[in-house]
Amino acid sequence: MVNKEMRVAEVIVDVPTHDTDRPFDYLIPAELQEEIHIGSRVQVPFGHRKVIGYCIGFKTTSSSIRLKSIYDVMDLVPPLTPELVELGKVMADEYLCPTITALQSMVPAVFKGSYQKVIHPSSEMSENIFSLLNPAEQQLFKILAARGEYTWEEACKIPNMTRRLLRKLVAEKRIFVTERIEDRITKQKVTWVWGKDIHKLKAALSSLSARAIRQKEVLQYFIDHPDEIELPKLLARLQTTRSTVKKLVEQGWLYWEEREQYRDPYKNRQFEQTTPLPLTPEQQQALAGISKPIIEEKFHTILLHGVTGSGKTEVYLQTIEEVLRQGREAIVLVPEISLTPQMVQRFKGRFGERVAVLHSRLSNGERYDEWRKIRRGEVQVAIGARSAIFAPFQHIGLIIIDEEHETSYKQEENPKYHARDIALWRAQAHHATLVLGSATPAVESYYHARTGEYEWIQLKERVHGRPFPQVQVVDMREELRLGNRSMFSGALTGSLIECMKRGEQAVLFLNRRGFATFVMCRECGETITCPHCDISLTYHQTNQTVRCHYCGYAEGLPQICPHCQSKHIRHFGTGTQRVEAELKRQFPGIQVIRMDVDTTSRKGAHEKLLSQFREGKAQVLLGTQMIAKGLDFPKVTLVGVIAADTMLHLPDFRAAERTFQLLMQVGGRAGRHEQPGKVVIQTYSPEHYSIRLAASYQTETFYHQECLIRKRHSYPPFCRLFTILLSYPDRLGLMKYGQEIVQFIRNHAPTNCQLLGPVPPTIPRLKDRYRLQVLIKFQADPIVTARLKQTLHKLRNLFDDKELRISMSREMVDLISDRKVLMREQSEEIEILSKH
DNA sequence: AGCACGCCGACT
DNA sequence: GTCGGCGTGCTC
Repeated sequence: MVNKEMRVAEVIVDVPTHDTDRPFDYLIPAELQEEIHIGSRVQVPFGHRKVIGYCIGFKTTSSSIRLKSIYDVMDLVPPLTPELVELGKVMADEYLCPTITALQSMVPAVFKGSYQKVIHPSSEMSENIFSLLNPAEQQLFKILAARGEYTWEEACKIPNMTRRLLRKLVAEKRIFVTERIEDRITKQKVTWVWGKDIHKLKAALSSLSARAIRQKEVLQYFIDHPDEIELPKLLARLQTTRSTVKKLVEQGWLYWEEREQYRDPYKNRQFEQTTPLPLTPEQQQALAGISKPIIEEKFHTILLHGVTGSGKTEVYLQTIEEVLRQGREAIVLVPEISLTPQMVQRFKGRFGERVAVLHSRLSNGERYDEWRKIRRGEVQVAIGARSAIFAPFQHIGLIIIDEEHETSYKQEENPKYHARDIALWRAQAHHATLVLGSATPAVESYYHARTGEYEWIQLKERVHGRPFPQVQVVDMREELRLGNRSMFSGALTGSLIECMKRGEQAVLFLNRRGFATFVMCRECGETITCPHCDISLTYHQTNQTVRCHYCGYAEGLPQICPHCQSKHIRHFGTGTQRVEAELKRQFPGIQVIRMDVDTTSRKGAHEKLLSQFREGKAQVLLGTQMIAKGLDFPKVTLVGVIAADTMLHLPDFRAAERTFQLLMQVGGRAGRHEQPGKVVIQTYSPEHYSIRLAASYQTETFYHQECLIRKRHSYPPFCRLFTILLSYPDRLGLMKYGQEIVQFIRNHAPTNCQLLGPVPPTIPRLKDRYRLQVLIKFQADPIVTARLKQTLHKLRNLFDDKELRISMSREMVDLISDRKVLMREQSEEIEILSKH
């Protein structure tokens, strides 16, 4: 089809499967010509349906014979920028997901409209058609005509009748795309107050009686601050009430009016203006180092490797100022867990209205508001968790990923992207600077820094020159030998008592993973497992139940063993609840705040518990991962790690890295202020290098060691990984498929790929489906990668069994030129390995 | 993924 | 004949 005047849009439709994952061509009606852009969200006819799609390009010809027209353009401003559309294509390719899935992950949920179908009487109905209906059909049609319509849900209950009405053309189906409008109503009413005439205000001040203290305060405020202000803010700042202001307005001294404005999750909160802090020489150097590529507007990646307490945040803030001076924008990624009010406070305090905050606690509507501020260019800084990396800025100068090693930067659902990779791509597209900040970088990032792929800037000193806490590693096997069967070693008990005596606080850290309390029969040794997943059920003391942490299955705590009927059944393991009970037993009168899934599931409970601890309402804070991160408590002088090696033995090649990072982070919690701190690490494998080196702060040595091991066993960054996860309702069938898949990959994939598996994953059965996993290690070579992806694509259509689910993901992708990495490895110029 | 079409067996 | 179940293939 060729037509000179014709304008055709390429549309990715909202049908997330692989066989519809390509652009479909549509004609653009004349009246939409001006409205449609790349990135526009449109409604299009698709098959016998109407669906939402995204316009990703234009052409003047199409190879399709029959072109349909776009129904409508849904938004005035396209939700996606051309850059993000491009990124969507790359993501689909990299992460093996449908393009629409990639695109939808970039925009707030409000854009993911839903579809509503209704059955209507046909618009052109004539009597003779009606006479063709049989009595039952006539009866139904009369009901339909009387009601005007019936919904699709109702239609599904009588599918054949409906089908007959549709086929005999007496009824028709209409599809509505329902926008989530309720979330998008962004305006709310807020009262603004002002009183600009200072002379008048002064006159008012003297005319008031001496007793009207509150009113005078308000007037004085406006004399000092002539700008208008929202009423809630004013009330918060002056600690007064609405009635005080109302009196002044009624007397004609002040004015107020209701205005519509964005919802603001931080309304009624005032942020204390903060000014740049003086930097240490080291910080200054870091600032200069990061500013250089920003000023030159060159793509550049920097690993900011700074010990805990070295003041990375202040460096971030001042580099952002540089970017803003240039008229460009900055994205700051922070792990969800550290997106605390203090953190937000710091950014809002420095950049005020120029910041948008995106975190998971926002409602859909609030999230949309923040997003829209970014899209419209009303803010220049976006701070948020993982998905904030898609902030639709158009002149990005800087992307910062704080705590870059954090696992929360990897999305577990499709598209299984890593924010670090997206950041690299976007920084490249914008000629921006990417800063990866961490005290304990990912091994991959460290490697790239040491080999010169990233610039490496170190901050080795703590800001106030405070010493690192002294670390004591306790061998728990030795404790056992000495007859100490409690979960607290002598050293930890002693330190705890001392700490209490001095009136200071302690943090006790327990790694939840692999440490949940399970229920076991002491007679036959069987554990209680989930009937749907091959996982031990976890004992919950609060309501005397056992629960599956994966599928949510729950039952009452059994009194007799289901296997041997023995009564000798009890719970084992060391959950936080047990530690708490044990603490209270050993230290009578001790006040403990426990933080785990049970105590923090309620909204805001997390923050509440932490502030209680900060206020000194308890001597001990006991918790899991969540307390290890970025929290700063002045009075904490002791940190105890109950069992450092619980994650060490997980079947994960990053287990050692995780353990090391965790211990370093935990150590950073102690003694950040005046009092010197102490860390006690209890472990059953004190000789392990990750524990040993963390305890002695030998960061360098650890990374060298870890790189050596990764190199020897061929793990990232020395190869790339694909994981394939199969799931199927029956075990034997799954094993058969597993074998066939491995065989298929062996036959088709490039020869230098290494296949591991199929092996049962950590969770061998989940929600009544058995699981198998295949790991593919492959070379960082674009040809190999492309060939492998092709093979995996074919794999999708290999089996004709709906029950077989295949999910694939890439472990550690980095979009740095694969070829460069390959060449470097071949020439064996690995400085870091030759050194050790 | 939906949705329609079409083939085939069961029933008025 | 008509009804309803299910497999197959397409969507610009």
